[in-house]
Amino acid sequence: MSTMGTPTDSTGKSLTDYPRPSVAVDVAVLTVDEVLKVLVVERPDGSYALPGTFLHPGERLADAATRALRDKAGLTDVVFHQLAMLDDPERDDRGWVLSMAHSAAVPAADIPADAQLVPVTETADLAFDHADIVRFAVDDLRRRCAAEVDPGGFAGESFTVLDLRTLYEVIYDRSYPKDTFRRHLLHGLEPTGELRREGTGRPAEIYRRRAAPLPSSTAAFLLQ
Amino acid sequence: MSTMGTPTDSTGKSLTDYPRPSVAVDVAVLTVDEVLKVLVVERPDGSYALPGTFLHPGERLADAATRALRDKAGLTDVVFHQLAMLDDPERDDRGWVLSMAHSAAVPAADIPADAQLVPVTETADLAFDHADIVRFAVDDLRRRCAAEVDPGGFAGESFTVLDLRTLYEVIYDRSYPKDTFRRHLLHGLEPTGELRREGTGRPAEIYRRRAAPLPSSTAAFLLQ
DNA sequence: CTAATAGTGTCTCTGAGACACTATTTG
DNA sequence: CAAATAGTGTCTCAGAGACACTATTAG
Repeated sequence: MSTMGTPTDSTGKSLTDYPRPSVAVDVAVLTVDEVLKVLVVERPDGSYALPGTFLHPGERLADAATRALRDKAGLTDVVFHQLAMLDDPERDDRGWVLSMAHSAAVPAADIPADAQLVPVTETADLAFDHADIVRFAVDDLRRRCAAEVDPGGFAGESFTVLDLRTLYEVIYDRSYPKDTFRRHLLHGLEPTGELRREGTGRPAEIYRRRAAPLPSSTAAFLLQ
Repeated sequence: MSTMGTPTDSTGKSLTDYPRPSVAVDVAVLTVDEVLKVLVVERPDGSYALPGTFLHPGERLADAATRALRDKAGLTDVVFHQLAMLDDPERDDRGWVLSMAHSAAVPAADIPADAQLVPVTETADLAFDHADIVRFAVDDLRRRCAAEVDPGGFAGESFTVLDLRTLYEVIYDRSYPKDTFRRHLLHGLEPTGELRREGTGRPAEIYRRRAAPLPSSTAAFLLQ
């Protein structure tokens, strides 16, 4: 790096002398719809990829990601995070393109009806290295769900413990004993005082998420 | 994104029509030398920054980081990881420069004698947003040290439990009870069978790290 | 009543944490 | 012997996990 305010790096070479990579952003939008799925968009050649775009001049990565989600997938107000920078020089046939991978978790209800969702287990033929991004995103989601109750809001504003357990069993692809699950996850919930009566059986209490992070013992329980 | 093999994006605009950012890498090299410190290099204007460099054409980020560590800090064979992409368009006076922040942990003994180390608590006047990178790196180090015994090898090949406890007390900036610390960390250690006699008192057993990851209960203990 | 689902009392067993003890050295 | 440091036996208490029980509904 060099003296601030001068257009040279520490070797005296002008910054503009370096050929520069294109920089892209890609977002793995995860949702739960029976199984864990990821949103994909069709490309001109008929293949599928995660929604993404090139970074515009002076634009921030987060703004580019927001733009990609809006323009390619019709999604707004999505919270996302950086995952990793993908930098294989051969990853894009069109040239030297780095991509900042992001992940987001969006309730199925908030995803436009015409969007295409594929199970995260069936991403082998996504374009570029996007199957890798999906793997990163699933790992990231599991870590987040172990630290906080349903950070993506998959279960909506309020829900029963059974709703939540069913959700977590999908996300972690395993089952949990109902009593231990309840006692663990209650630490991150607060009762609304309402009940859900549905079919036969005792009505279920309805909870909402508490801001508090889950204790690390809960993370240990969820992650096995 | 666009059809593979064609030089246009989905709007039909050529890739080369977009002005592109410069991409840099910066590495926060952490070490423990009485306190937790980070390696800095002096810049031509006399200010200090983390070692970094611009990405060369077709180069991978990891290779650029390796090059920066070798050329700017005289370090080789360092293991590092991506932390985050810093993308404030105003972060570098010289123009539009994105930087991939990395972290590494290196034993003090492996750092060249002429390198400059500053405590991680005194990074406020580093150039650019490098103080932010140091914060990310310290958080990252603490997470890694809770998942595995001394992943940076700060304590060397072999060490006593007291060595390790002293090290962890520096990294986490707190103290730990000796018996509980011992019982927890022993899960990630294997005895060498050797003893260290030093001054008065019973000789200490010497251990080395085991490959096994620490149980999550140990992470909970270390992180409070 | 039965069937069905929600939620909890409670037992057991593990293990964290704390204290104080034993073990092994030097002088 | 005393002083110093390393390591452990053990007690207590909290809590995870499992089982079976109670609670509350529909029919």
